[in-house]
Amino acid sequence: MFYMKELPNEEDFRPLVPEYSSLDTSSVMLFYLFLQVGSDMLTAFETYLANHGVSQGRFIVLLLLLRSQMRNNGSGLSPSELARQAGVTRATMTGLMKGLQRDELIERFSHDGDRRKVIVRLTPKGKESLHAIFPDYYSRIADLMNDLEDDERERLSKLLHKVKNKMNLSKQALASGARG
Amino acid sequence: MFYMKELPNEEDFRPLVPEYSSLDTSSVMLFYLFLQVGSDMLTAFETYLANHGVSQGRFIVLLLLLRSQMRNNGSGLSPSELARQAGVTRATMTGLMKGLQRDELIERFSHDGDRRKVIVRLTPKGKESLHAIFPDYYSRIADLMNDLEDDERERLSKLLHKVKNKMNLSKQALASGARG
DNA sequence: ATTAAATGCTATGGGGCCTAATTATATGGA
DNA sequence: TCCATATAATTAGGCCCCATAGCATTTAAT
Repeated sequence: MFYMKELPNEEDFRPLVPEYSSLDTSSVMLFYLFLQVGSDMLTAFETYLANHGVSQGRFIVLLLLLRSQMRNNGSGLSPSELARQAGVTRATMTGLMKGLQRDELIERFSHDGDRRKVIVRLTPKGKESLHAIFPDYYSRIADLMNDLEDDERERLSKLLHKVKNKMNLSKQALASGARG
Repeated sequence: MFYMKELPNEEDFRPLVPEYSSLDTSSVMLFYLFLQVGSDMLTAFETYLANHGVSQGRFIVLLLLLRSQMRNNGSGLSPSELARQAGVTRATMTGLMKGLQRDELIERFSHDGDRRKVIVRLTPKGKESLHAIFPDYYSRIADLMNDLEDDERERLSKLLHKVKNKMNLSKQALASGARG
């Protein structure tokens, strides 16, 4: 999580500018602003979800399962597919599911055709949890975006997609480093 | 961390719309897009920093110390102040500092006037670590933002501030929930 | 049949974060 | 002066998320 209560201002960067030719103050400030707002949002919703008894990670799993079951009439997903969609390793997903199963929010069934596989599905209690969260959850999101006019949303979405595309292109370059 | 490889599309929300009056599809999709891009950015830079031997948390501490020392001629900060600025509890900061001190990136001195206090400062090695990271780090950030024209950056910054302000206003409302 | 690949799991460990309790120090009345 | 209270830093213990490595089982490919 990124967090810096008081972001650096232009003055903080000034002494660094002569030293680093690659330093573009406006880029860095925008970058930090973005991360700060994102972190704040994430933290606020994490806290909110925690008050409802689920972590972000668990919530994502529940959402993925709900979507799958809505799309495919209750078919569920395998742990590896869940791991892929959630961007974690299979081992991590096993751990997440362990907790979710302990709390009876999901069930695991063995796959008919492929005996290596497991099928994960929401329990009724799991569905209820989500439906208990949704009204307030959606309302908060709507409220958060309420200040943005339609055209502002459009523009923000376009800009976000632009950054997203750029990231996808240079993802390896970005993440790799000294020892990467 | 928020991550969902494939974001929900309009169709995924359609069956929910009649059920939840508070659900504004465009808000939620924008919200998810924002979180996804933010998470991707954060993850990429986290990986990058890890390759340089520091975690996000540690990096923030080092940045806060550098800024303080540049602003106030090497005066350093107390652990409490660091915790406040980094948005963590003092106990968490103690843990972070323990690791940083073990790696000889920071030093702890006792405060002259108030013997409860400790003053934390970067060691030369700590400064060197940052200066070793910066050129490449700034270059990657500049590259990431390179596709955005000046006016786009301006607009993005304005929109981010708008969301940020909205969040600050309704922070308690946002984070609080069922049991909050 | 043999090898390769996929699946799910366990074990282990680290990072980050928390709460609660402890110790030391400071401060502001009564 | 003494006590209650507040603040500072730390320790202890624990949870969650996440990763890597290794393993057994099963399936697929040659």
